[in-house]
Amino acid sequence: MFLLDLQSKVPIFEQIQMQILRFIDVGALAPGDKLPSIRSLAHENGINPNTVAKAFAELEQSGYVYSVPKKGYYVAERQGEDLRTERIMKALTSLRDSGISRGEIETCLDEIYEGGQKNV
Amino acid sequence: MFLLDLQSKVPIFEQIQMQILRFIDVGALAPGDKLPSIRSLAHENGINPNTVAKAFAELEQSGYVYSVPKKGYYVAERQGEDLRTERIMKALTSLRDSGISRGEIETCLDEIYEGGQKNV
DNA sequence: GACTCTGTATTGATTGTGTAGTACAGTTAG
DNA sequence: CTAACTGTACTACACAATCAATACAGAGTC
Repeated sequence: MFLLDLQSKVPIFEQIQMQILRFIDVGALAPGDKLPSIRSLAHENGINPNTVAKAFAELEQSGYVYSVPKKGYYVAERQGEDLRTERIMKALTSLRDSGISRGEIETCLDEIYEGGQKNV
Repeated sequence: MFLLDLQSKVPIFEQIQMQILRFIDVGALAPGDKLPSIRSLAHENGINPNTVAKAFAELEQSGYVYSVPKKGYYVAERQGEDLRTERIMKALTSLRDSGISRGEIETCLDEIYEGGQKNV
């Protein structure tokens, strides 16, 4: 189910987070669904439960999932606009503070939301 | 000339980079201008030359400045569209890959480029 | 109640990053 | 040539981040 690169420079817990978020995005995980258990996910991928727990804990703090102690983690009901917006705002504010104009961003938007190149 | 917070969580070398970039932005440093020397900048701020060197080296790799060995660092002639664009593309591609639509980004753009709040 | 599942907390090893200390080497002005 | 500048390279240390090992405690099922 999960595809982790343990050799990657990207932290394992971050890879887990991204995959969970993607599953939620495509609907593979719907609000209310139970996430795979920390232990099973850790065992399947040969990593430590603690690492998975950290990934889940951060997702919870970000509001994407919630935890029922001793039972499991579940996809939050509303992980919608508020949180996504916060992420976008953070990225765009950083660009603006670097002295980048709105026009420049718009130009790049055109390019990105038309073709579909990806980055590593 | 420089204003560094040695207690900040933000790395010193990064603070230097940001200030250099801002000076370039507002025209206080024009293309061809010589940057303050590594040693003088280090001494004035009570930090190590190595830290300044790291800041300059990264700015050089990013193309904002260039180095003339044993002479000094100079503001690059073209630190314009190409590099800024690259930065923007990276940020926006990341957002898109998280499943965020163009519309959502546009909405945030409206908000950001009107008022002027900053983040820490 | 016993067994097996679940999340949680504590601790420690390892690695990477940021910074300093210091020495080296070329450039330039006198 | 000499002296005072310049950038550069090498080493070392403090600190935080990442992850693993392990133990603990409640929930569910039989």
